[in-house]
Amino acid sequence: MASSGGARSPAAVVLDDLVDVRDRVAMLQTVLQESSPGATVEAGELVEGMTAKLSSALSAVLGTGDGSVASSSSGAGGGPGGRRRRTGAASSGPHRRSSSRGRMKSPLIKTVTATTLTDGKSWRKYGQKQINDSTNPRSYYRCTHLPDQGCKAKRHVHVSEANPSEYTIDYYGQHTCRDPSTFPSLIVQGAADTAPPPDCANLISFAPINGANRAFTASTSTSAFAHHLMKEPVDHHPMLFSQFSNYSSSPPAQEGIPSGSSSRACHERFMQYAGGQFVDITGRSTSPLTVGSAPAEYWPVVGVAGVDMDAGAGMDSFPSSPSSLGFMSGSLGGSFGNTVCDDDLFSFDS
DNA sequence: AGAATTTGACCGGC
DNA sequence: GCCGGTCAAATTCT
Repeated sequence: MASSGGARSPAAVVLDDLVDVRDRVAMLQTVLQESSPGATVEAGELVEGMTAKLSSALSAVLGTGDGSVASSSSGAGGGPGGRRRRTGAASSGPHRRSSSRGRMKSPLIKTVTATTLTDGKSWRKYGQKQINDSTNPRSYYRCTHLPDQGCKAKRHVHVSEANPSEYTIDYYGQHTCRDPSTFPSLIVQGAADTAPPPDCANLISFAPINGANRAFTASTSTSAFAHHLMKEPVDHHPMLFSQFSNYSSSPPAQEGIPSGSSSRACHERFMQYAGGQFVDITGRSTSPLTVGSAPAEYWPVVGVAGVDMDAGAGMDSFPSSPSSLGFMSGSLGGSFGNTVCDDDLFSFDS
C-alpha cells in the first residue's frame, strides 16, 4: 500500500525516511539533554543506539548493505521429535496436489536474529526441512490468517549456528491480516497522566514503573487503554521490542517459547527498561535480539529494493485503534516522521 | 473436537 | 539431478 511517493523508487523513499528519522532523533536527543539530565541518561543511550542503527541502515540503503545475516545453524535443532510416524497411507497415496501451484516466493522483508520465535504474530508451521549447508533444519511458517484473510506473510526459522540459543528468522511478505488477539493493548504510563495532544494518536514512552526504573511501552494514547498501563504481554510484542531494543545501547528482548504455536505462547510479563536493558519485573533479564539486515524494514512500510510492500498495513495486527503504534504500522505512505507533530512520537517521561 | 505440528512426498527453479 | 519450498495426511496437543 505504500503509495508514498508516486514515481519515486522504493529505495529512495526509504532513504528519505531514514534521513528524516535520523534528524529527528538528533533533535530529540538535544531536547532530552536540555531537560533533566540525570533522568535522560538512559534515554540518551537509547537515542544514540537508534542513531547508530539508522546510520547503519542508511549505509545499507546506499549500497553497501548486504542485508543478510550470516545464517547457518547448528546444535540441537528445532527437532521436537517424539511423534510417531504416520502410517504409510498418504505417503504413497495418489496425486497429493494439483499440477501447478505456482511457487511465487515472497520478497524477503527482513532477517532477524532473535532468541524467541514469538514476534507478536500468529504463525503456523507448515514445514521443516534440512538445509544443505546447515546442520539444523529450517522451519517454515506462514501467517495463521492465510486461509481466512489471505495474509501471505511467511517466515523461515533456523537455529543460529554461532549461538544455538538464537534463531535466525527470515520474514517474507507483509502481513495483510488484522488480528487483534495477537496484539493486545500497548499502553504508556505517561499517556494516562500527561494527556498527550489529541493529534498525537500514538506514542512510545519511557516512564517509571512504581517509582523504579524506566518502563518501555508503547500504545495509543487513548485514555480508554490507560488501565493497561505497564502490563505488557511481551510475548506478543517481541517484534516491537526488536524495533527499539535494536536501537538502544543494550538491546535485549524477551526470550520466548520454543514452539511456534502462537495460540499457546501467551504469557504476560511486565517489562522494564533498567540499566540499559529491558528486564521483566519477574527479575529475569531479557536476552538480546538484533536485526540482521535492514533496520529500515521495521519502519513504515515502503518498498525496498523491489520489495512488494503494497500489503496494506504492513506490521499490523493491532487492536481496534487504526494506527496504534503507527511507528510500526505506518503503512500510509511511510508517514512516520514526515510531519512535525505526527501521529507518532516518543515520550520519555520521567 | 478442533487446532497445531510433524514429516515424507511433491513440485519447480537452477 | 539437486535443492529448497510447499503440500497434506497422520499425529499430537489443548
